[in-house]
Amino acid sequence: MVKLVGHLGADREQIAAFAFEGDVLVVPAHVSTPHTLHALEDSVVHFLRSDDLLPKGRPAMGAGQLLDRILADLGRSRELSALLGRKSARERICGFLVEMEKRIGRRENGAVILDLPMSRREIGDHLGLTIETVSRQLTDLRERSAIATCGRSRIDILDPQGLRALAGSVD
Amino acid sequence: MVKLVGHLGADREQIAAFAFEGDVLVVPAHVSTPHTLHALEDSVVHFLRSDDLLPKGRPAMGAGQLLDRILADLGRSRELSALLGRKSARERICGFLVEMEKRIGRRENGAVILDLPMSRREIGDHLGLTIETVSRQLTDLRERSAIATCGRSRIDILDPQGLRALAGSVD
DNA sequence: CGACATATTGATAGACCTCAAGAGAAGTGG
DNA sequence: CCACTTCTCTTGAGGTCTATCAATATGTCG
Repeated sequence: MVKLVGHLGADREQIAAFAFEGDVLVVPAHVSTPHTLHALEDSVVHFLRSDDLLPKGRPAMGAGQLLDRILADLGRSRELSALLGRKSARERICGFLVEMEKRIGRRENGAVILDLPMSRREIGDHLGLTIETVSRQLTDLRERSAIATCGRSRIDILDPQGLRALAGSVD
Repeated sequence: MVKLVGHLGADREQIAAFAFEGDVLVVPAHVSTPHTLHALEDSVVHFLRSDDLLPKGRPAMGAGQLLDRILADLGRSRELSALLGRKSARERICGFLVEMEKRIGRRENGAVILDLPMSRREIGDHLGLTIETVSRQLTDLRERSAIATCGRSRIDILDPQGLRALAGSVD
């Protein structure tokens, strides 16, 4: 039996999964939470690189790329588990904003503009928080001038670096 | 943009993931938290059945089975996210015990015996709880006669059905 | 402009964490 | 086999963060 551990720094750990005989465990790479594998008892583990899982000469958007994206999905899921298991409301909101910045942010003279297609409720349901807590955290960040808000769906990230620091990740 | 929602009953929802253009999203099946997909804005979504991802005539333990197990890993990760995002300490511990029962439980005249290879700290790090909370919850369950403990690693599940109810899942 | 949904703000309560002490289990060496 | 040490687990008291409940404000759309 082995455990897959995500490291959040400062002795904070999130065990993403336990694996038993016969299980396949995907160790995420290229995520902001470093992961390591530890045996809890004598174990035999076979390692495969995801690169080696499928044929080399890849057709454009073939099975290989599909597998890559499935593994990316799994990586985000691990990241979410670490966030939900070990982070404060402040860190969750900042982590969420940082991820949204990476995925749908538009640069515009210094700031990064986010047009969020989801409501506060949906943000809360994603981060394991209530809408009130989401709202209060955004207010705090606004008062710290880390972000600015405009209407319901637009958030301008004024201090991306500060946000990353508040997100409490390692990277 | 679409959202993948896990339903925990009683209006509790965990949004497992948001997906943007080009993303692949795995919708878990055969997990205890039912998941549904919702569009947040006009979207075009292509659906693939995991069965159709790889060649039919499967060699024993070939690529097809490997993919199945990767998807199983992802399913457990989604389940963990729902647990971490929306469940109380009591529900987390019971959910954990139910999963361990399924994976390493031995039946023995009525009860189910668990020899847990992990420490309280590791259970806590998995469930997003402190060791103290884990310990207190186990004490409560012992006092309710849902479980019995013997030494550090052995837990006997006396009331599997009651445990499932306390786990707060839908299935 | 008016009506409704969504978001913000405030007051309170509760679940879980933190800190601290003690009990129990497991290993070591005589 | 029994001290002795060490680590893990349990139990208790108090504090903190977030949820809950309630009211108000703001945004959106007809």
